[in-house]
Amino acid sequence: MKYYEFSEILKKNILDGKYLDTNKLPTEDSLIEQYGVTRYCVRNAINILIELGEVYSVQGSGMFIRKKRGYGYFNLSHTKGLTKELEGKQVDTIVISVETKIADENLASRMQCDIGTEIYYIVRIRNVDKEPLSVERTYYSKDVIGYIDKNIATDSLFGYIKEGLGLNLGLADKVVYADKLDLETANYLKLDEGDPAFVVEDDVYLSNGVLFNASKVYYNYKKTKFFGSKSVVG
Amino acid sequence: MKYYEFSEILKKNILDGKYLDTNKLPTEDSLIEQYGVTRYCVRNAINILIELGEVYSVQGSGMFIRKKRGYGYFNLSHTKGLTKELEGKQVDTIVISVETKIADENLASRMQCDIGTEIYYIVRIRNVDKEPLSVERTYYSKDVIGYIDKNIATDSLFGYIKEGLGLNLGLADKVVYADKLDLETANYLKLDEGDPAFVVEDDVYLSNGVLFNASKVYYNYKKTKFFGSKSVVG
DNA sequence: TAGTGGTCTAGACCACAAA
DNA sequence: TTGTGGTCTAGACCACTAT
Repeated sequence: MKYYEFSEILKKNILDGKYLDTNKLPTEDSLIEQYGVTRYCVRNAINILIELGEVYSVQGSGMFIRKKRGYGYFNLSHTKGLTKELEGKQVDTIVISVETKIADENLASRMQCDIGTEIYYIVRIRNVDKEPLSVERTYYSKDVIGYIDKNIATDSLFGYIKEGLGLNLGLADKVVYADKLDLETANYLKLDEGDPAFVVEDDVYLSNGVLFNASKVYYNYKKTKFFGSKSVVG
Repeated sequence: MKYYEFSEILKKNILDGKYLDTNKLPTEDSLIEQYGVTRYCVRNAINILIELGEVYSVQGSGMFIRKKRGYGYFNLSHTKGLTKELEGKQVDTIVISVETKIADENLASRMQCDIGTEIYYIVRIRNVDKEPLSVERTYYSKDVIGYIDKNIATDSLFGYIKEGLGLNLGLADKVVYADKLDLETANYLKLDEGDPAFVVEDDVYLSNGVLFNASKVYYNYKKTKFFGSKSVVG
């Protein structure tokens, strides 16, 4: 069994409350025995869970399950959009516009492409339970993605890249900061101009190093907190 | 050689420009040979560098060195304060106040301790090149830390916990979001009330599960961006 | 002292990128 | 096809927690 697969099993067990009595995972040895996997598999699977913030481990003591955060907290490590974090909520994507732009000097620099390259520019709003959560402005390289229309833009294009085009995603570069909302974005979010925004910039590269997606997402600061956790070393 | 130690060597090599010709690390096999380490050591060391955002790897192709970010970008994964990110800058810590509080219901809940427990409350400003970068409000469990005065509070207390008290740090829980500045914090940062703030909340636990440090840091939104990166899986 | 997670060894084979 | 990183095996010993 691949370790990613095993991490999914453990994740499901946790969600199903299988370990509620102790709030701990079984020991590594007993996982090895129960599931007939090797220690390599166990430890890699658990590293995934640690990165996801599901568990933490203490040498000599065990692997502890962390309490789940409520709605409004998003995992900073997730690169595949919010949909997974919002299970049980009604999530709607409203495509405001899909345009084709010709890269000028600025945009070419931003998208790390030649001047004159065609670039898609898409503006979307994410509603959760009918209320706006975020505004996304995304550039896609037309060379990579081919054709986009308003219907395609409603879904995430990541799956399409992989299955449809057979391309592999590589690195996702993330920058986050706070900024003041401009009037247009504020209106989309039903906030006021000058209010704070939590901004997430994402640059996604293919495994061959080509940047194919650069996005800037403005979140409603009243509705979103992001979390992560780390073992403290040293 | 321990893999952490090896990661420090590689980090130094990168900083010294040793791989500038190719912008890649040597292959795993050649690192094994050059340094007389095992593949286990190499791969673990490189995982550290990947988490730090120093390199990324592409299966079949190699391990690539990422371009360094300039000043004003902070690594979200770092749990040990800003000092390391600000080498070359003049960093001053100004301790505004050190108080002892008796935990009421709210504070006891925040610090996960009993009502009536003594808690230190410290307010500090971090200046970089004489200009305020952040305001930190930190609670320390007096049960854990013992005695703090204004001089001690100027330094980071993490080293003291480890070396002085022989305690091991465990988990650091981080929550980030945007918020509006209150008047007092705005004044410290030389910004206006209601301006955005990038807020980082950190809860640091000992390895025995005791929360000993809960902090809330308000960053000047004009001066700080935070970064992280991930390989995109699946 | 017993039990648990962390580090390490010395291999083998698989999957992908680039020529 | 070659070279590269990713996955995997089957162990051994170390370091820490808790009793």
